[in-house]
Amino acid sequence: MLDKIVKRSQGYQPKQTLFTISDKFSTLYVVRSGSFKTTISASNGREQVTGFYFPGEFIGLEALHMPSYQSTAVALEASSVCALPYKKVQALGESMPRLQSQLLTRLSKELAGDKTFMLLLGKKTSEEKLATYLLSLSKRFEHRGFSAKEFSLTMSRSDIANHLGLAVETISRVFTKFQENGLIVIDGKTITLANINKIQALCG
Amino acid sequence: MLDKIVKRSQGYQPKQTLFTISDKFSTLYVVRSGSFKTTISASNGREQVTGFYFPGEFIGLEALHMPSYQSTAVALEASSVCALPYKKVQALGESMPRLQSQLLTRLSKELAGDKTFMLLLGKKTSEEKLATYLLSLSKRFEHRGFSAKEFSLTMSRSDIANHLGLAVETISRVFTKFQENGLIVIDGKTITLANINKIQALCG
DNA sequence: TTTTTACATTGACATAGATCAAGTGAAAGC
DNA sequence: GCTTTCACTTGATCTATGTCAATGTAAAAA
Repeated sequence: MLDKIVKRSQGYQPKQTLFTISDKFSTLYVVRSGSFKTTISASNGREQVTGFYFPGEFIGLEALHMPSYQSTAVALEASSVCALPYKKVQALGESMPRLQSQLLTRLSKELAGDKTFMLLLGKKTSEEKLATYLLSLSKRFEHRGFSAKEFSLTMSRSDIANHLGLAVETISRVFTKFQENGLIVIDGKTITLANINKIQALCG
Repeated sequence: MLDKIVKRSQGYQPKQTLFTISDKFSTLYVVRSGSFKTTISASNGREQVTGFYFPGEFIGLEALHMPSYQSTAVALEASSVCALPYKKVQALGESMPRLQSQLLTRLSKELAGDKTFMLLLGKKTSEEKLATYLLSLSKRFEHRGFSAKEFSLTMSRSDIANHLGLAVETISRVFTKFQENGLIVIDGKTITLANINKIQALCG
């Protein structure tokens, strides 16, 4: 369905910016390969990682009908995207309610996910946060046909820490603890969920 | 535009439920008068207040195209809503792209707001959190033609605390401190922002 | 009016997680 | 191949905020 408006975009290198919070909004992106993070920052420079995006996921939805993007998106590894110029999406949407409907679905799902994430940020302990995060990654990969047990953490420890509202050191310690308790096995960027049930139980 | 599908619903009493997380999704709501909060809960019973809703604002957007609601909505005071049966919204949307467009706008704005709120939950101190919250309420009221300086806190201290990821006692202490420093004046549920600039400066 | 109950404030103390500091390992640049 | 740099880990200490406890206050019930 989207084939008509997709403009294949070039690839992105690690740390390369897809868009910045001050850029004029024009294009929605769908990750084709690799991964991205989005961030927003406070006036004093502090930054919050608001999300990670993997193949098949939309980036930029929160900027729909806004003059400019509402966050900054950066590639975590060598990645590529499909670019959907929003004018075309909108024009096509006029005659294809299905397309708008698709967008609504994506938006409401991301919104629901963010509400759930508020619960994590507001109420969970460091262990619950990390357990929840790992399980959420696992489910997303499984949903797209990849292994739910073993995957690559393409984001840095400090990105994870920031996203979960913790310090890097805390993430390190909890990873170590989880490993000592046989919940996970870590080998560099690769993580194996050795006991998903126990991780599940830790989510709170 | 929406007149055709609005079904005026009866009013709601304080603490009365608009919908529960397990209810089948069928209806979008727009607050007509009063105010509501939405919450989600973790398996262990902990709860997070995910948002407050005032006249003109949509409740339930995160459940669009989902089988059931994704949160629980409760009235904070005597309130009333417009009910928009979503089937009708959708049917009408097929012939009125403008309507779908409206929904997209609302959704993306709420999404953008939630991302900003993540920054608050993840990175701000208790004082920054409360200052940011008060200013955000102020702006929302101003936007709808009410006073930006003086308004009623219809939600309890513990709702505020929960929403901001803090303990009630902390909220109490920060309110007291803000009052001692001449930033605000509190009289029961009514709050007056006595020095908006200083509050602004505290937001981080 | 009096009593009850829920909400709010204040103080004393405890702790989860931050910060500071040091060290390790591995990738990138020269 | 060496060295610089960056990401990660681990330990020691500090602190913002939570928890516990007591008291105050105002609305609802009786």
